[in-house]
Amino acid sequence: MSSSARFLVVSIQNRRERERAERHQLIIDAARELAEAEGWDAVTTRRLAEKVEYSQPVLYSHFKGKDAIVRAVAIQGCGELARLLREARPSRGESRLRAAAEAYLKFARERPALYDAMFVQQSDLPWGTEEVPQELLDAFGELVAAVEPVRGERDLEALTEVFWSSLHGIATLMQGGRLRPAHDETRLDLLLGALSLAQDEDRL
Amino acid sequence: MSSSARFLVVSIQNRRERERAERHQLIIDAARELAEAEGWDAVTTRRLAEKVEYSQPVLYSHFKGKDAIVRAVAIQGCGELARLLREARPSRGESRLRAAAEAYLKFARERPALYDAMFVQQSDLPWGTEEVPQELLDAFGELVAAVEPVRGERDLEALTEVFWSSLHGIATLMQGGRLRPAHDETRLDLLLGALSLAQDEDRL
DNA sequence: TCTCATCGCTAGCAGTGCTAGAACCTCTGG
DNA sequence: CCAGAGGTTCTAGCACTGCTAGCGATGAGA
Repeated sequence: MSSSARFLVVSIQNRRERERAERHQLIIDAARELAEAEGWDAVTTRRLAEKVEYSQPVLYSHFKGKDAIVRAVAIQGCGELARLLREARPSRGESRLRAAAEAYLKFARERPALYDAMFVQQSDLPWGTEEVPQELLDAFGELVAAVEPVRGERDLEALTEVFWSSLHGIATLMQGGRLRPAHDETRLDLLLGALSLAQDEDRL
Repeated sequence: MSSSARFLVVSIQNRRERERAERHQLIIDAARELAEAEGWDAVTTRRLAEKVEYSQPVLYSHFKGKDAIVRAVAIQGCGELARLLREARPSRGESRLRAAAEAYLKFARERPALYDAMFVQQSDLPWGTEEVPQELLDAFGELVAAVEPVRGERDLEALTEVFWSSLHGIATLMQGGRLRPAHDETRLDLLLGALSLAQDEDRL
């Protein structure tokens, strides 16, 4: 085989890999769009295959199963949440904690299906012993940074977990219609006031 | 028809209704047991029918569909949670808030499937405009009572919503393995300390 | 041009929630 | 005591789900 032919083979392989990667992302995007438009119940392998204009088995050549597709959507969602939290700079007079809380709740409110895949559906995303995706660590890191200014003497990680849990609880209970919309503002004020240090009580 | 015959008819009807009610409860119990033993995925109409020793259509003569069965389990779960919260009296030196929080989290930890049906699966249980089941109101009422001692000047309902949301967030994120078990105690201490009034800072 | 491997497709499986209509059983009126 | 009415339960099936075996076409290499 000539040298140029060898390069040709390599470049053809490259093109194939590239096309494959594009289709991979196409599937993830289609799943997310379908879920956001009609809910995860509407995301069946048949409808998804139709949307990406391939047959069902193609999905299984990219992902081990439907769960793996949802997981991929969730991981990219974590990346997006991390970005939003990073860009959520407090406006004048506003605490960083509040800016983060508002950005988090806004994300959960505006992208309920995506939020569901990330934190509600127990798709045993690898949190525990196995490798936690970087996107998730990034998002948690942003929350840590937002909590840091009010930590005082308290354990930073545990305090961030409390902050996150509270936001998550509010987000999911709101989504389920369990909380009264009339209390939205008061609730956030109460939470932020409680988590902030006592000497910051003239708050936010 | 004689008078005694009329009474006989009535008593037969009563017996039938009683048996029907028993079977109704039998289905609910079987669904809960199956879910608690193997998770809600294992609760299929076929397996449930097999467990109660009737055919599938019988289920549909009692409930509109599978969702209605889950809802019935959830409502009875709310009743149980309300009872546990009511009975959760603080031991000496412990705040009522802490006793309630611990009882709530214990329930979520020990009965994850039941908790799931109650607060995670969006079975559009009638919370909003429609009639909220009394069991749920009772449970929320217990939380309100636990929060009342620390309300200070704050809105009691909104503060209870924050308390509930935080507990719910901790419960669900823990269940999903998102929080570090090592922080369990610290987390609860931080939450209770934050929600309690500043002057109670020498806390709990 | 022929061979072969890779790829995507058709068709199908087992299982899901749910339901129409047959089968059965009990009670009633003659 | 018996025929039939009424209600109840079951059998069998539909349309759908996630998933996969195995065939057929397409394109690369000799």
